[in-house]
Amino acid sequence: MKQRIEDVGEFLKENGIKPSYQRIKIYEYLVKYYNHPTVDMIYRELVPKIPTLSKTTVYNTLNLFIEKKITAIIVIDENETRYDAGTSVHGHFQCNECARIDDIDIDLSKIEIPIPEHYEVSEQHFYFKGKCSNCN
Amino acid sequence: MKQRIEDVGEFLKENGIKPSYQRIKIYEYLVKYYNHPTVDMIYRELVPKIPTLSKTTVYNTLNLFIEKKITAIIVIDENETRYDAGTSVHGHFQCNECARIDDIDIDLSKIEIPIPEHYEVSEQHFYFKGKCSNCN
DNA sequence: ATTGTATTTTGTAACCGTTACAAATATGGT
DNA sequence: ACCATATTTGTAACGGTTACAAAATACAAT
Ligand SMILES: [Mn+2]
Ligand SMILES: [Mn+2]
Ligand SMILES: [Zn+2]
Ligand SMILES: [Zn+2]
Repeated sequence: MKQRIEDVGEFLKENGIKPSYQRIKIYEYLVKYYNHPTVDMIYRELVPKIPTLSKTTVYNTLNLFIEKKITAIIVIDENETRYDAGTSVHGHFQCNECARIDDIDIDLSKIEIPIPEHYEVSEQHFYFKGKCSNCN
Repeated sequence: MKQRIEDVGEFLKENGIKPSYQRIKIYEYLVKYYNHPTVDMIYRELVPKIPTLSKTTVYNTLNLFIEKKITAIIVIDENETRYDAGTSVHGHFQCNECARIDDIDIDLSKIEIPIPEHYEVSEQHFYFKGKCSNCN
């Protein structure tokens, strides 16, 4: 799930994204915390350093990242979308108390789910809800 | 996942829900189609038979069903919540083309996902995306 | 049947996350 | 410096959901 990114600007270029200042800062946020943030979490963290930052830019940028497949959407919460720089298949656990989302390691070879014929699978998602270790 | 319900009114009563006309019709929709509908799908189907039906009632009723645990929320689509009268643990497959959601049988004994200590799991969700057999 | 009370339903407005859009700003080549 | 292009920004709109109060309904007691 987590992957080390040495030079974010270079990494964006390799994935066909012009590394503007905002894009770099947003991607840096994702790989610094790996906390599956909401748009608002990213915005609130960055706006002190980039006072002109617009929430629209955060949305636009994340959608671009998703299009270029360097970011994944996490749909667990009904109300707000979360984003993940980890794009490999892995699981998530959301705490009902503190709402944090943690990664769960998934060994796909240990999972046997027969998808019926003629279904073409492009994404697999596994998630759990409950109480996290901090809230227990 | 699917379960036979003989008498919907009786079933609601058993689960502590007063079986009003609207509630019965909404639950009947869920068990008739088992199609993981949106609120709007339910509303559009029922409003010809119940001309005074309000979308708020559909929301209220589904939230009541969820509270009483006879209906589950399915969060796959980013934009709209879907509802499922099947409350046992099972998987889902959403087609990227036609947006339909099908059930996927899950044999929990064939799935090995070690959740870290001190995590208390209350819900497990498995879903897939891709192209369904109809769209292939 | 009538009254009174609690429950359910309804319609409207508000809420909030997200997107559309056009203007402003920045970038890069000539 | 100038122009063309890409990016960012602010505002308004959009759509699903919820809050809320009024209207309708159900139900028990008289
Ligand atoms: Mn993750
Ligand atoms: Mn289902
Ligand atoms: Zn927690
Ligand atoms: Zn399909």
